[in-house]
Amino acid sequence: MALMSVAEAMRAKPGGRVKVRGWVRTRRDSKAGISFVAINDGSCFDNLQLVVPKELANYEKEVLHLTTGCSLEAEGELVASQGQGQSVEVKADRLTVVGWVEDPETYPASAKRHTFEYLREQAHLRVRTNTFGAVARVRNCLAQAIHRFFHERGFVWVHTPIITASDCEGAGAMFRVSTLDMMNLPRTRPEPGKPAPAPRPGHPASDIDYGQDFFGKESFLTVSGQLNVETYCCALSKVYTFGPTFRAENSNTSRHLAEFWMIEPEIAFADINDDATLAEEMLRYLFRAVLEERPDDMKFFEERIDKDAVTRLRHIIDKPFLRLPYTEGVEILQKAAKAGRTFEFPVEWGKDLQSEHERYLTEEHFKQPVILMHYPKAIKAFYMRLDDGCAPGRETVAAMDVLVPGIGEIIGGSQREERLERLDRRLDEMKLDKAAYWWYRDLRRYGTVPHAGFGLGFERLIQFVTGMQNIRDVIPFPRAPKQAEF
RNA sequence: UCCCCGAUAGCUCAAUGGUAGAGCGAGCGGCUGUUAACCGCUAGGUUCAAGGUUCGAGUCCUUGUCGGGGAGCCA
Repeated sequence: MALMSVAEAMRAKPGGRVKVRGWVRTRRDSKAGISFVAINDGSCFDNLQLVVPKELANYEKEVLHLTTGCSLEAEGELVASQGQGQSVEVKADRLTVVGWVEDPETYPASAKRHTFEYLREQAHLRVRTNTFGAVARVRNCLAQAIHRFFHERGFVWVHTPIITASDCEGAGAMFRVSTLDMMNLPRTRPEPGKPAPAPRPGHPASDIDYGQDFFGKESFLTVSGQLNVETYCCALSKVYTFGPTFRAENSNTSRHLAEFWMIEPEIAFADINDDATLAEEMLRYLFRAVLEERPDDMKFFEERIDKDAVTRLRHIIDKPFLRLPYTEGVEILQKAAKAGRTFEFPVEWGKDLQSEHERYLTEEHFKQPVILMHYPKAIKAFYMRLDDGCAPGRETVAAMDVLVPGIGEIIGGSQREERLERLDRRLDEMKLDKAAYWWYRDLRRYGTVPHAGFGLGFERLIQFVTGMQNIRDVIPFPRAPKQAEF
């Protein structure tokens, strides 16, 4: 007898004997002397219907008391279903209850609709619901497809460190990593005659002796693998990272997490246009993969979560992304404002675009993904390459943001400044300590090469694909301010 | 962190400052190759916490906690 997953049983030809295992979703009894028990084992979206006759020895005592959430194992013949709603079912001649639900009244994933807010507080059980099971499978499908996409193109997956002591990643507040005794912090002795060093921004106490800490210096959880992966890029040519990332920002939005996963490819001998092309091809590859591999889950998202979930992806697969210089984006927005479209914040060249501006461009004006490129250098990071031939006062850098309807920024990337003297000038302008970037600068001293890369927020990608509105519902155990229960 | 809204049965929500209710879920029964089943009955409450106003607070006020929407930071 074949032990089958629910997915395998659904695909199998009726006739043979099977053994299946799973958790009860619903039980319906018929006085014709049978019960219908729908079980799910996570292998696919659909449930498998067990038809259980009253002749089974444990029918009265056990089968009739099965409730949502009970785990069981059953054997029987796989047959074509007599009812509507499923093609095959299992005519059970043995059913063994593996685990009972001790109190069906309070079982948090009971057979009724629950809000996502409530289920978030039951994160250990919410994956037993239709929605979160589907999210989990789509998330896995996308992760596998990302590795496949890069592997097929000769990219090397680089495991950049989670812990970093460099403090020069420059992408927001960081979580400190320390083994120092917080109740008894070692202090540096001020040098005689010299005042204590001034506290640095984001560093409350300046006289803590991090020399005694585990790494001998201040250390943090990474906010980006980019700087590290650039080093591997400048040797292996095509690389990417895919791992967790941490931001200690006090962000309370449906698009931010304190711990999230990010994909950061980096390509050598490449410019910003190559970068944008890579981003576009990658997204298209991923959308195609999820439609092919998870049609069951995507159908659910389309029916119950977001009616555009599938058509949106189809549309993108067929059509090239729009590429637009920041300057032209500003002109479009200003024209719209003049024509009567009201924005809370004014649009002005040189200022970063607000969420409402990005959304207008991608959701209203173009109604499709837009790659905005060449942003003013003043609003972008030090490592982004200064564009050649800029008008005075209108210097831009080779940055790009991929904006998509509903989410906004899903990808941020740039061509990196490969010219040492320009990089140094930028470090000086932004008052950054060149010495701290010594190994990053070395890349520009020894065989420098134009290169570019981007960061794709994995959870934002899942949001876009599934139509799930809150980012906390597309990661198994969300980490956000005041939220780390599980 | 800022602005707005919210917290009442297991869940989703009602309740003019005056006896806390419904739907779903759950339990029991009826009916049925059922499948968002249907019909009947039953149980189920420290109204988020602390303080205040009042003869009387789920309701009004203050503070706090947590949640949601929006903004900022970004992916």
